[in-house]
Amino acid sequence: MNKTRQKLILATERLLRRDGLARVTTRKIAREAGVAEGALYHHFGDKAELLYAVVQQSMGDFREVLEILPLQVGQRTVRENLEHTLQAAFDFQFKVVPIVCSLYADQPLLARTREILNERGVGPQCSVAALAVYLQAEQRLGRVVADIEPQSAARLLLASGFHAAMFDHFLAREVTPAAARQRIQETVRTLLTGLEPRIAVENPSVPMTGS
Amino acid sequence: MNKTRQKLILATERLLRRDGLARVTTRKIAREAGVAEGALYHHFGDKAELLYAVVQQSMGDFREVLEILPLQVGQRTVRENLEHTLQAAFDFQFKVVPIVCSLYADQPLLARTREILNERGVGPQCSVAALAVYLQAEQRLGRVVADIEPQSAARLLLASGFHAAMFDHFLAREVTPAAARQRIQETVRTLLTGLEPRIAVENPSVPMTGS
Amino acid sequence: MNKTRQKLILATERLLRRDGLARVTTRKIAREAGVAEGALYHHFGDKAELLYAVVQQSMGDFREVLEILPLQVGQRTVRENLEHTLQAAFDFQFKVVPIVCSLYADQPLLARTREILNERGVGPQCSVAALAVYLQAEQRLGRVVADIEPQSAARLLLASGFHAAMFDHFLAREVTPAAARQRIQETVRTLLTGLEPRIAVENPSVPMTGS
Amino acid sequence: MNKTRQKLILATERLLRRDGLARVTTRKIAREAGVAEGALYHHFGDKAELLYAVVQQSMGDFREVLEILPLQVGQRTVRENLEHTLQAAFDFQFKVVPIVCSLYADQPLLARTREILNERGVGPQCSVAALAVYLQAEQRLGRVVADIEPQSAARLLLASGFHAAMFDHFLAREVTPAAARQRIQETVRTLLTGLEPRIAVENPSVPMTGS
DNA sequence: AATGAATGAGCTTTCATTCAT
DNA sequence: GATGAATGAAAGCTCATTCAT
Repeated sequence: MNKTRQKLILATERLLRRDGLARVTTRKIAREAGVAEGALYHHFGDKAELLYAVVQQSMGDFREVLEILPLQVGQRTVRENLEHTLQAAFDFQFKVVPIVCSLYADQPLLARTREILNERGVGPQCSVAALAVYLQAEQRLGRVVADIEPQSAARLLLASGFHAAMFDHFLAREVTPAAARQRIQETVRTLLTGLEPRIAVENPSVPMTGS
Repeated sequence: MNKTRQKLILATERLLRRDGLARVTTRKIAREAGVAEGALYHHFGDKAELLYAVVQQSMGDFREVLEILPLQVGQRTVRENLEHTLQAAFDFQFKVVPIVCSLYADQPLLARTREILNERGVGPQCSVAALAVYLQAEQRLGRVVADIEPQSAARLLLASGFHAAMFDHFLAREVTPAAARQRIQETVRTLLTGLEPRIAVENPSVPMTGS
Repeated sequence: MNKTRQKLILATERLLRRDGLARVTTRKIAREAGVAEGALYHHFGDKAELLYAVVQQSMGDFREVLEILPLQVGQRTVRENLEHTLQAAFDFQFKVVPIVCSLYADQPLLARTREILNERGVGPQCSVAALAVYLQAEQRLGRVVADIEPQSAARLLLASGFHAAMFDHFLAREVTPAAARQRIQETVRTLLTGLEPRIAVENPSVPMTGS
Repeated sequence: MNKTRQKLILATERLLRRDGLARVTTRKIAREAGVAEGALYHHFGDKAELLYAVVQQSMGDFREVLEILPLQVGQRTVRENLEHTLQAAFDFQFKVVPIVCSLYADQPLLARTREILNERGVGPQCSVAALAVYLQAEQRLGRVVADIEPQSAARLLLASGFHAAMFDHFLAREVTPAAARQRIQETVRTLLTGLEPRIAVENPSVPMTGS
């Protein structure tokens, strides 16, 4: 049901990755989707709305992961929870880089986007906040050290994913899921460990990394 | 020297920063540079070549940020060195965000940029690598724990700066130097500390975090 | 009777009046009529046929304004009869200005309208002719000077009404009935008086203006 | 010089008369003018500005006639002056009917036009005012009766011209200059004479009609 | 070298019309 | 008869590029 709409979203995402927003025309989208150009305007008010739908859809899994994050507090290990979250984040970020970055190629469009996101109370700060809330909860359980700023940690983790996605697009290389996974594991491990020479607590009341 | 050529490059850079790639037309460039539209084609084969010239120039100082880094190994504290480096990186990143991101709106242009940067032996991987080399050296001195991946840590730090720069542009807000400085300090502290509950070594052979 | 057909015609007339022909789309018509877009094509061959139907209907009362006129010959005063006629004409003219003028944006549509009006034996020439016939009759009674062209006088009067209606629409101002009335009175008085310096006849056989 | 601009204006006027504004596209104008579509946008900001230029140009003669009207006061005969003025007015009105009427097919466009004209302090009321001022001056000289409203007379005369122009367009007939001239003469004579039975003054101090 | 008018392909968007349900 | 998603031609307008001066 609503096949045409789906075809348009998928075609747009494909072209965005391949050519970049500046080269993606409504004509090309319609052809790639195998529908008439006018159909695009039946399902979306304009090109911008179609792009917004692509973002929404790409967000899909990631949003769910963020929503259930509060339920993971105290469950499994912090490491596993962060890895799982970053995995979903990266999938979203990789899809969304060609759109998000393109906004910066058009200041007025960027401004309009800011307003739209503000109105709906969404935006990049939300995922950071959700992750920070999770870390804070783990701090209370003693599974995360008390003397770090959860906000900073959340920013570091998500920024690293976005940066990696931009880098992969820059190299125009297909990232194998395995490689992405390993990068995420290393990132999480590095942040968990920290750079300062220290000695781990001998008997943390709650097991920390894996069972 | 070639005055018109320089005027065109500078005008383009200014417009790129102010309006974004999508809003920069040859007409606007010519007007901003104070020359005729046709003159552009005396000095550059086409618009793309002019853009390449701008990208080359803008990316030029990528290096400088990191050239001093090797000299800091073992000097002052790791914390201070990282903060200082991130400060310089952020200034640069904030400046280039509108240009770098604009490239992602146009795959062919992005590909061409990759080649330019490769030829000149610069690019995002270089700064990460330089920072990683520094961290590795500090690992040898015992000022950074041995069991983390320097590459990962470097990526985390630089990604955080770029992400912050994008965010500041998105909000179109003036960031006070003080606020930027505090953000960087928190970020560095978080990464130095790490999230895992641990006990710091009692007598690190080399003092770790400032006096 | 055919309900959908009537709903379409009425909706079109309303929209024509409110937005003007250029802004009236089949989609808007369908929505305004509360039917599906496709339904329009069950009742009319195409959009143009629907418009013809509206024009036919709108122009319908053109007649009525002037049918009563022959009965007024020799009654009351010429001034009163003209004022009364112009008042009725203006009400009609004000109503049809948006429709009539819209036709001039589309020659083929205007041509088709000409044919419709010809078939029905109505049209702008009819009202002029009817008024001219009235004036001619008054000439025979000596209530109007013999040496003017009734046709010219009729044209002047009706043109003035249409022009005023266009002007009121242009200013998008509500004309109070009182203001419209005064404008008409002045117009009639001016035409009755004439511009040439003259001396009124001393004893016109028939009283001329008012009691 | 500025040949292209002239070609565009003339082509637009020709097409407007033949097809009506709704059928006149920038593509057709460019083809009719024998230039590229883009050239239109070199010389005019948009389609509306081109139309405005057509109006301005059509106004040409008429404006001059209006401007020298004050100098005609007391010269020749009132009849001749009015005929000459109406002749110029009609030429203008005939050219401008397809544009002016088309505005009524698009309410927002009509509103925007109103604002533009207001800003520039021009508009239909100006020609009426100019003619009224002339008539008032002639009233002072006794060449026009004192007890009529000059405004009303001016409106009658100009409305009659516009109405005639609309009518000629409605019939899509070429009006011979001779026919137009005769119509104007009749109109002027009718208004000069007035409808009320009267006796002309025996020795007007200033000769009234012809030498 | 420099100019800027001219070009024309291509953009986003609209809309009368069709047709399977 | 009625529906409304789909069509695709065509609209106004932009802009990189050319070329006579």
